Amino acid sequence: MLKKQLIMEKALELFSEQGFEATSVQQITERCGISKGAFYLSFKTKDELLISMVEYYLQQFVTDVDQVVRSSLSKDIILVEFYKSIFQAFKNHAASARVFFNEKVLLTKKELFQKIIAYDVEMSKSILYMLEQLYQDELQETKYDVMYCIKGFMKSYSELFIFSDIPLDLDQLARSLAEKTEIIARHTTIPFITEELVRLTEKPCDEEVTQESLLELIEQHLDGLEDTIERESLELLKDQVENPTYSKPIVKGLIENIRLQPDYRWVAYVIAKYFNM
Amino acid sequence: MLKKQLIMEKALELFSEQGFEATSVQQITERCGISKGAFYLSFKTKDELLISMVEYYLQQFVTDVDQVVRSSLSKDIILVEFYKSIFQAFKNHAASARVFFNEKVLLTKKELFQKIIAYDVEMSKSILYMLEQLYQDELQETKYDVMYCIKGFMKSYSELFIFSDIPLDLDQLARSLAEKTEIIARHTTIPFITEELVRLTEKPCDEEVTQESLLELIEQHLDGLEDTIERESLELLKDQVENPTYSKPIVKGLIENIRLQPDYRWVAYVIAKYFNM
DNA sequence: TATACTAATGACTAATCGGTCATTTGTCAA
DNA sequence: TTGACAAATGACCGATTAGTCATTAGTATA
Repeated sequence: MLKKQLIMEKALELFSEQGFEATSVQQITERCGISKGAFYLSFKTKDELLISMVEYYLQQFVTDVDQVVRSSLSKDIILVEFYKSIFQAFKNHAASARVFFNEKVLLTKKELFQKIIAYDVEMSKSILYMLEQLYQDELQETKYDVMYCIKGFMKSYSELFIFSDIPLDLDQLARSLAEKTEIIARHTTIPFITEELVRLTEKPCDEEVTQESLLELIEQHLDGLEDTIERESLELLKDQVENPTYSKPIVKGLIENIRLQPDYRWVAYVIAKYFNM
Repeated sequence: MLKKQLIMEKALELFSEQGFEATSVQQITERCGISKGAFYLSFKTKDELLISMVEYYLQQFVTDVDQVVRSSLSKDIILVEFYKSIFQAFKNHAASARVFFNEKVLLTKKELFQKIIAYDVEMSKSILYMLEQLYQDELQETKYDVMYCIKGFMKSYSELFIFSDIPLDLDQLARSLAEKTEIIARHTTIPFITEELVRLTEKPCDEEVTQESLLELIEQHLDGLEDTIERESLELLKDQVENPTYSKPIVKGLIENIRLQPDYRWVAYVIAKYFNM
């Protein structure tokens, strides 16, 4: 488990410097200070490494954003906090951002293409949830356009973090973009993105959270967990999936226990989705 | 000259399907129906091919946009026309857009990084020119933010063209984004992007159009030109660079002659810049 | 037809790739 | 100290790569 982490970190450095295809397994193992054989004990192939990395780093990003959006912050600061968390993430993980938001070699590998689209869909859902909380029914026709604008702001302004390391005032940036979002939401009258269009672009991925896939995911994460409160919570949640017995508040509490463990926020996110929380 | 074109076209197809690193010279030559040796008669290395392609396709895009911006369209339709031309280009050249706007492996090769930044700077200049024409002094503090928003809209909405081939109403899209731009320009009060910040991000590229570099560029393009009005015009312009004799209207007319030839709009663009037109 | 020239070929090389596996090293309990 | 097992190694493999170059094909002139 620790070895995997090390490999992923060093690989991220190299991918961000040279790109995926241009980086050899040899280079990765050299930077890790391990042998080539050791690499293949952790990952079956070079592609499997990439897939693991996409999952690991994009999960972090998506869950970060979702957490802010679902938090019970007051309406007048939630937009600012949303942008602040986004760009904080870009700042802290500039390397992974460089790889996963720009290197679209990833998109030529079909398995990854679907994965990345899926994470983008999750991100869109979080943004839409936020917009619904903020504007309720005021934003009927133009809701999806506002979402596209928000994603555009993110793409455009994130370049400041990805391609240079100029010190920036995150608060000012967040306030500036929150205002822009507010303006767009209040004044837009000509919509372009329709619900149907959104559905069409999301089409390739229709991966539902089934009971089986969830159990499998939980099983995977149980492997790497010590005997702690978190492990117990996850085991209880597994029972709950197979055979619902506990009440909603209890389940929610168990999920929150998991969420405290940084590496387990994704499982928490998926379980919460499964139980509609 | 024709062979180069063929190779670039087929290479673009392959790069857009598989990415640059994953495409071999062998594959390119096979799709062209030529031998490997013939490839190396046109391009010294695989990297040189990539550089030529970046120059060729990004030049087209930048000049397309600049032409609309500099046209004498009335203020109330110029924004719409701007967006229409952008997305028309994305639609027509989805393959090259896929390669050059997404595959940032390009950015790991330093020479290309600077080139791409340079074209992005040209694009920014065109957008700023348009904003100045539209809003004059009304947009002092927030001018650069509006530019970043426009670029964000482009990035976000262009995905519709790049990752799917859903039939879209370009007019509706252009009108929708023109309205959003107008709204942002009129209402934004909290700026974030300052002139200094823009200068910092542009820093790596400070390539001025010198007399020598311009003469070299003209020389290059004269090689591939038949004996026509265009050739004569270009030769006269070459003389004008070395030894200014003609008046402004005449020079402008000569430049326009060149611009009519699709492959020569870039030279026209650079010459116009040199003579401050 | 003979000559001179360029355009085009594809077998070839040296290097590098992802991936394997017989072997060595390290770590336990007995 | 021994033996059993797991962790780690790196020489090695076949495949593929970018790039070369002796050779051939095609064409225009005399």
